[in-house]
Amino acid sequence: MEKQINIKPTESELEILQILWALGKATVRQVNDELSKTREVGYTTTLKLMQIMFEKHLVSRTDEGRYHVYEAAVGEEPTQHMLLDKFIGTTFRGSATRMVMQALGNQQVSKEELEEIKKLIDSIEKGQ
Amino acid sequence: MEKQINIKPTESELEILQILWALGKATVRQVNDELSKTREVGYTTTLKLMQIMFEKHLVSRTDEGRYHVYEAAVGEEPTQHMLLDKFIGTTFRGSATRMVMQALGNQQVSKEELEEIKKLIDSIEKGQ
DNA sequence: ATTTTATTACGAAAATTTTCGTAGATGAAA
DNA sequence: TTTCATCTACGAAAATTTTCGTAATAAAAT
Repeated sequence: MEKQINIKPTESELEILQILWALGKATVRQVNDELSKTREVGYTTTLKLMQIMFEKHLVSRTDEGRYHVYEAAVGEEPTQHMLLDKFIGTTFRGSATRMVMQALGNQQVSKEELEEIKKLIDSIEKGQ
Repeated sequence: MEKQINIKPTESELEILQILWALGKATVRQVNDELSKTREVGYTTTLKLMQIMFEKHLVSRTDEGRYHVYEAAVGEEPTQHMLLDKFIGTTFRGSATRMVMQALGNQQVSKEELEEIKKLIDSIEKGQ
């Protein structure tokens, strides 16, 4: 049974989710430190975002002493899945194939990864 | 030499670009009719969006009699490419492979399409 | 005990995106 | 010619997202 993967996170929220998925649990301070590596962002900005995400149930939190310790409340895979579906719909008119072909053509993908993908295709073909 | 594919269109703008890519040239009225098939949207809303897109050079337009006839000023492929790069970056932490594997696993992709992708992989492997 | 530091809550400002009302112009219909 | 319908331009309202200032609180340091 999966959590509510209906709510589409905003771009900033997704950034924070990424960090939480990587760290597991984290305080606002930790998340803000991570964010600060890429761009300048005020502590209270991050705090506010995470409070909003808490209200939206995108993250959960527990009181630990006097801090809040946050954790992603939505899974990485289901979220990626949802975003991928939406993205394929809006950008590639629903054609996963077209997108995959562009991705393989455009991006740097190693020989090993290409082999991995071929294996996946084979197993899908066997399965269906 | 490619057009300015730096500007990221908003969601609504992308919707309109899709329509223009499909129709080639179109008046605001035509675009609005297309949009109205999916969701309710006022004529002036569409008009305003397209005017903004004109200022951003996302679309071009020509006076034809007393109308404006619009056309996409950015190509479909380069735009998709740019959006795909950004998307892979934000949602899949830069790993095209992870995204492709999810897409193939999650989406409905026919046997023919899978074969097509395998062929593409083969040709990439030969090429590099 | 007092000061300093770090945290949260709250609210509102700023920025961006989306929507729409109104006015003016032009051609078509009556 | 007058009316009607359609289109554009403009500006501003509404909605959403992002940013941050201020105050309150509590622990830690002096």
